[in-house]
Amino acid sequence: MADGRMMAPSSGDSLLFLTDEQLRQGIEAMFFAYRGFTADPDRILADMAYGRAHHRAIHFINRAPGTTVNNLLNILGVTKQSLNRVLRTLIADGLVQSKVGRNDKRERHLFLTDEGRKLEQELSDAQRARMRLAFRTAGPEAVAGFRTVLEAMMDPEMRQSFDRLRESAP
Amino acid sequence: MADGRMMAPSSGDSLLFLTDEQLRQGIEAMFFAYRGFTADPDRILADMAYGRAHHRAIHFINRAPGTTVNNLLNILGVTKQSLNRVLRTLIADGLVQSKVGRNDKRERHLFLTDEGRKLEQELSDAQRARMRLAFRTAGPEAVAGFRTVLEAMMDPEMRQSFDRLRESAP
DNA sequence: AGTTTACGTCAGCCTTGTTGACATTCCAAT
DNA sequence: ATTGGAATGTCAACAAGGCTGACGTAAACT
Repeated sequence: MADGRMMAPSSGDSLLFLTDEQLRQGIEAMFFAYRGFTADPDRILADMAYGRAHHRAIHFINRAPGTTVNNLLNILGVTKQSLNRVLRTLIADGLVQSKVGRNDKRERHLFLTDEGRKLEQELSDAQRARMRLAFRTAGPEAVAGFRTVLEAMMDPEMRQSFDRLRESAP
Repeated sequence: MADGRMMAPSSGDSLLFLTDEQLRQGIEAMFFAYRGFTADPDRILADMAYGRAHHRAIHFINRAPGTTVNNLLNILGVTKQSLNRVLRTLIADGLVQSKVGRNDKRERHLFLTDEGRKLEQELSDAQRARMRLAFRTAGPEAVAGFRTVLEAMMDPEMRQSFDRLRESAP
């Protein structure tokens, strides 16, 4: 543990990016960047009775329309009670529609209503605007590196979810 | 807004990384990666009576020993009441020491105790291990891009805090 | 027929964020 | 020297959004 400092600085030097100090800067970059990442949608949601949890649900229902509750549970990594509280309000407010499964009637398939899609657009427009600016500023090679590191940072199961979503809309 | 889809696909093509779909994948990558990023410290903290807020405080006190409460407030972006609750428990448990300022006795300067440094080590070792693996897997160029995009994603004030911390320990 | 799966719900708890009000201490400027 | 304002601490109340545990229903599987 903490072997970065113990490494002889002369060993490789192309491994400079693996020193404890570089790693710590990466950690802090993640912290500060994530704040920016969520700031814009948070501002929009603050006015309504919704929070980040609603945003996440709306995002992934939009991304994979007709997804089941269980599937959403796995993607979001929360308990069904926690998700249910969010879904209940979204359904009650007419942003999400829940349809009983045709083959398996135990399942509920989730869809955004027109109103739900409207809010999703508003939220993701804001979030994409920041991402677009960051991407444009950094350039395509940086973006590729960004993606590579983030994928390597995920838990394997998360990586699977990520890949599955990517396949569904290439 | 949402101009990515409207762009003629043939316009540039080196701008392929700015399509709405690419931006959305970036957004989802941030979401899933941040989960991984916090997973290991969270697991350690779950056993104790501490949470992510304690981890953040400990991290930045370790990073900038002697920092004032106000300074920490700006870095963490929470209210003083929220931070105070966390600091109170950390001080009571003997992980953090608060010293009255010499020049300005209104200020409290914060330091980790030996025990606090021990916990900080344990937490950051876990977090660095994941970051190191991700960095090593992705390679130095990817890491550079990762850093570039994250910095471009920060709010300007966060960017300042980030840079200031970087200068303090180059 | 019995078991498992998918989902919903009630109740209660914890962390971590918020606002508002108020006290204290002390620097700095008038 | 007094006063205004800044930095800090604290009390109270509240909300979002996690969690566990228990229970119920309906459908599907074996």
